[in-house]
Amino acid sequence: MTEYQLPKAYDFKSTEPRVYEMWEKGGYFQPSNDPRKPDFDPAKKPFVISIPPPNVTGELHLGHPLFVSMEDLMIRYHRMKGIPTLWVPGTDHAGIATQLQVEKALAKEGLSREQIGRDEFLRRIWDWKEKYGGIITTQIRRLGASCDWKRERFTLDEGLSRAVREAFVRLYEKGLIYRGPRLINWSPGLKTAVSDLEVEYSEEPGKLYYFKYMLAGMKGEYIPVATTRPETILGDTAVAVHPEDERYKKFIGKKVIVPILGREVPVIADEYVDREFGTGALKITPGHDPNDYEIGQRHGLPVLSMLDREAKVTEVGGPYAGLDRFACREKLWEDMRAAGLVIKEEPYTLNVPRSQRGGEIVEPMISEQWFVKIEPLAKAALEAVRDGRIKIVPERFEKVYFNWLENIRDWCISRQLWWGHRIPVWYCADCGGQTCARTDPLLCAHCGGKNIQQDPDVLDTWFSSGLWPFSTLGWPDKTPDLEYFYPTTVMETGYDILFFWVARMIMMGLEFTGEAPFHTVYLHGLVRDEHGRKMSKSYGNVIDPLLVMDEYGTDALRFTLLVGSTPGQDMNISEKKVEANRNFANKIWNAGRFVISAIASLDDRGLQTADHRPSSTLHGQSDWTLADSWIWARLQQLVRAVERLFQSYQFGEAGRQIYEFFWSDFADWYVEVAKLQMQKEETRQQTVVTLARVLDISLRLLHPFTPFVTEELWGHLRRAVGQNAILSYLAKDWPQALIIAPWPEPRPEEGWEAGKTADFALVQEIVRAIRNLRAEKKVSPAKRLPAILVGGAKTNLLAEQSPVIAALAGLAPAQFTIHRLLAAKPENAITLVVGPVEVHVPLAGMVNLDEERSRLEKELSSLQVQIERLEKLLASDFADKAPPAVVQRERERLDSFRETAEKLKAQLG
RNA sequence: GGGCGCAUAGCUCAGUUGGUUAGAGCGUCUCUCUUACACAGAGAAGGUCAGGGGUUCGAGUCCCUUUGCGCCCA
Repeated sequence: MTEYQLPKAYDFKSTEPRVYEMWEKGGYFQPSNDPRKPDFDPAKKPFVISIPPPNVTGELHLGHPLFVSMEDLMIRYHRMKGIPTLWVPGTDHAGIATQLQVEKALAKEGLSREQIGRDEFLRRIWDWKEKYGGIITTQIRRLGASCDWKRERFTLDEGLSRAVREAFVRLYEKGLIYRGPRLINWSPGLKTAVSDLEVEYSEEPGKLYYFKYMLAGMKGEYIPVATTRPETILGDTAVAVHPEDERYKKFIGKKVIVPILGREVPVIADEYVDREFGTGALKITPGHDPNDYEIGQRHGLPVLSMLDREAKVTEVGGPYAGLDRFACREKLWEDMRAAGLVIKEEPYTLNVPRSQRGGEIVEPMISEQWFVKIEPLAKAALEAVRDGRIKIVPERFEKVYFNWLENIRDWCISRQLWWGHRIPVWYCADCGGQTCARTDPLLCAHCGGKNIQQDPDVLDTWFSSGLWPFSTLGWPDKTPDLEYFYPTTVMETGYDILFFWVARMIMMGLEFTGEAPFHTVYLHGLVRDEHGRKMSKSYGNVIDPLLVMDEYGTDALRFTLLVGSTPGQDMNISEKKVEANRNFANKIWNAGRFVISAIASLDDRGLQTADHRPSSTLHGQSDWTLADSWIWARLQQLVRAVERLFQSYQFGEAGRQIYEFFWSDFADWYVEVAKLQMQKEETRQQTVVTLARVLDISLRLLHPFTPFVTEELWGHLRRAVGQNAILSYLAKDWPQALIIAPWPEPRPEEGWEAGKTADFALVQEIVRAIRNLRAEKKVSPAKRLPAILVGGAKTNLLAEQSPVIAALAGLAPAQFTIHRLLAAKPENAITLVVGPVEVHVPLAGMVNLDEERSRLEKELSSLQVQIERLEKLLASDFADKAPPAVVQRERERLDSFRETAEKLKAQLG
C-alpha cells in the first residue's frame, strides 16, 4: 500500500508545465481518428475548430485566454465523448501591426524601410518573426490549449501563400477582382489604403463653417454654404441644393465661384441634400467625401484630388499647395475672412473617421486600388445563414450579419505595405496589359514581352484570414485532412470580428469550396475591467493574463472566464474573481486529497474483495446509505443538466452548476457524512467506493473547465484506486489520462431518487436548524448538546440517520433520543419545528420562556401568511388551469405548513 | 437616423421550454485553527428583479411603453 502524501495546497506552478508536457508527448492533442494514419475510418464524424489566429508577434491579452478557454472546453468535451477532434492552431502575419513594429525598431537605428529597401526590410521582418513569433504560441500552450501543434500554420507560410495566390487568381479570372481609381480610405501616416471596416468614427467637438459661394456674373448674390472641412473647398466641383428648395431653386444651373481659387463650378440639384441641415446648400468635393463622390458620379462632375498621400495640398490647391491639411484649413479660412466670404462659425460635433490602427484621421481620397466585387459573394453568404446551413449563437447576431451583408460595398484589398502576400499581377511596360498568374510569370501574357513588373502592393491581411478554415487543411490541394476535417464544426470568436473575419470566411469558404466553412458560429463577448470599462493602457486598467496565471494559476483564470460569461455578452473581470476560483481549484485538490487518503486507508483486512462488489446496478439500494443514494442522485442530476447546457452552448451555467455541486453537496455535506460512515465497518467500503466514484465523475465533468488540477488529481486517484486490492475493479476501464477518459453519459432516473433526496433534505434541515440555534444561543462549537427528536411518520428515518444528525449538528449521542410521539413537552427546552419533526433542545439556564414564546409566535405568524397565501391560491383558477404536478406540489406544501403550524400551536399551548 | 444589448443584494454577475418565499462570488457581521482544505468551516444580515401598462391561474422570465447606460451600422 502506497501512502499518498499530497501537498496541502494545490501547487499549480509545478503541475501545469508537467501536465501539459505529458499531454503533448502522449499525443492526446492529435485527432483520435487521423486520415494520415493507416487505421483511419472516414465514416466517423469529427469535431473541428480552427483557432482564430493571433498576431504572430503580438502579446497575450485577456481576449486570448477567453477564446482559448472556450475552444479548449469544446474540444476537450468532444474528445472525452470519443469523437475525433481537431483543433488547428496557427498565427496571423498581421500586416500593418507587424510591419509597424519592425519599422519602429528600425527607427531606433535611425533608419526607414525606404532607406534599406524592400528585400532587406522583408529579411528583417522575417528575423523579427523568428525571434518573437514563438512567444504567443508558448503563451497559448500555457493556457492549456489542447490543439494539434503538429498541424500549426502561419498565414505567410508556403502552403497558405499558395492558397492566397490561388484564391486571388480564381477571383480575378472570374472577374470578381478589379483594379481602378475609386474613393478609398487613406491613412496618411501609414501611407496605405485601408478598408471601410478599418475606419472608426468618433464624435469630437469641432466647428461648422458658414461662408459665401458667390454667383458668377451676379454681383453680390451668393449661396450660403456650411462645411465642417473648409480646406476641401479647394477640391469643390459643384454646389448642390435640393431641387424643391424655394430659396435656391433659381440658382440651379448657374455657376458659382470657388473662393480664393476663382474656379467656376455649377449649382446642381440633388435630392440627397438635406434642406434642414446647415444652410440647405451643400458644397460638393467628390475627391474627398464618399457622399459627394456618389453625387459627383450621378452628375458627371470632375473629381479633383486636392490632397496627396501625405495629406498635403496638391497643385489643385494653387497657392496652398504643399501645406498640411490642417494648416491649410486655417490659412484658407483666414484668407476667406479677409476676402469677406466668411459668414460665421458654429460649434458642431463632428464624426471624425479615424484609423482603427493608430487613431490618425483617415482621409477619403481617390486612389488606384484593387477591389473584390463583393455582391455575389455576399449573396451566397447571406443565403447560407438564412437557410440554416450556418447557425449563429447567440441568434441575435444573425440580424447584425444580415444587415451588414445587405449593405456591403466592394472590398478594397490592396495595401501599400511590404509585409504580406504580394498581389500576383504583373504590368507590361510594352503593351500595358496585366498578367495574373498562379506562378510568377516571366513574360507578359498578352504581348509576350519581358518587360513586366509585379504590382508592389500586398493584400489585406483579412484576405488570407478569410481562407483560414480550409487553407490550414491544405486547400487548394485535396489533402486527406481537407477531405476529412472540412467543413469545420464550430467557429468560436469575438463578436467584434463578425464582419472582419467571420463573414469573410463564409464568403470565401462558399466561393472556393462550395461549402459553408463551419456549421456554427459561437460569438463571445469582450472582456472588460471590473467596472465594465474597456481595458486600455492609458487608463491603466489592463489585466495581464500572464501575471494572473503566475499568481492564481491557469485553471483559476480559465474557470473565471468560462463561468463569468454568457454567450455574446461582455464580461467584467477582476482579480477578486480569479482569486475565488483559485480557491475552488484548491477545494477540488483538498477534497481529492481526502478521498485518496480514504482509499489508502481502506485495506483488505478481513474483506473478501470479490464478494464485496456492489451486486446491483440499481443504485440507492441495499448497502447504500441515505447519503450515498442522495449524492449519487444529485450527481446524476448534474450530469443530465450539464449535458443539456453544453448542447445549448451555456458553458458558464454548466460550470456554475458543477461548482455548486462539488463545493456544497459533495465537499460540505457528503464528505462530512462519509467521515462518519467510514468509522463503521459495515459502511466503510461502500463509502469509499462512493467517494471514489463521485470524485471520478466530478473530475471528468470539470476537466474541460480546469484541465490541470483535474488531470493531476485524477492521476493520483487512478493510482490509488488501481493499487487498492478492494477497489481496483473500479478503475479497470480508466485510461492513462483524464484528457481521454470517457465523458459521463447522462442516464435516466431510476425512480428512487425523489424519495431519497427529500429524506436527505429533511436531515439537512434538521441539522441546519440545530446549528442555527447553537449560533443564536452562542453555544460553543465544542459543546455536545442533548436533544429529543419527535419524528412522527419520519421516526424510522430519524432513527436510521441519528448518527449523521448527531455528528453534523454536534449532539451528544448519549443524551439524544428519538420518539414517535411525546406526551408532554420537555421542560426547559427550546423547540424547533422542521416540517413534520420536532426538535427539543434542553438548554439548562439558557431558556427564556418569554423569548421562546415570541420566537415561536413569530414563526407561526409567518407560517400563517404562507398558509393563507396557498389556501387562496388553491381555491383560485390555479387549481384547474395549472399542470397537475404543480398543483400537487403546492398542495403538499400547504399540508406540510399546516402540520408545522399545528405543532407550533401545540407548543404554545 | 436604423438596429441591438444591459438595468436583479453594498460591488460584480447567474437565473433559455413562465411554476416553491429570486441565487452565487466578493464585501459586511458573529463564532471556530473540528484529524481534506483558514485558498477553510458554521451561522447571519442584505433584494418593491429600473418605472409604468398588458397577456396569463401564475411574470425577474413573454408583449407594449418610458427612463438611464453601452455597443454596432449609416
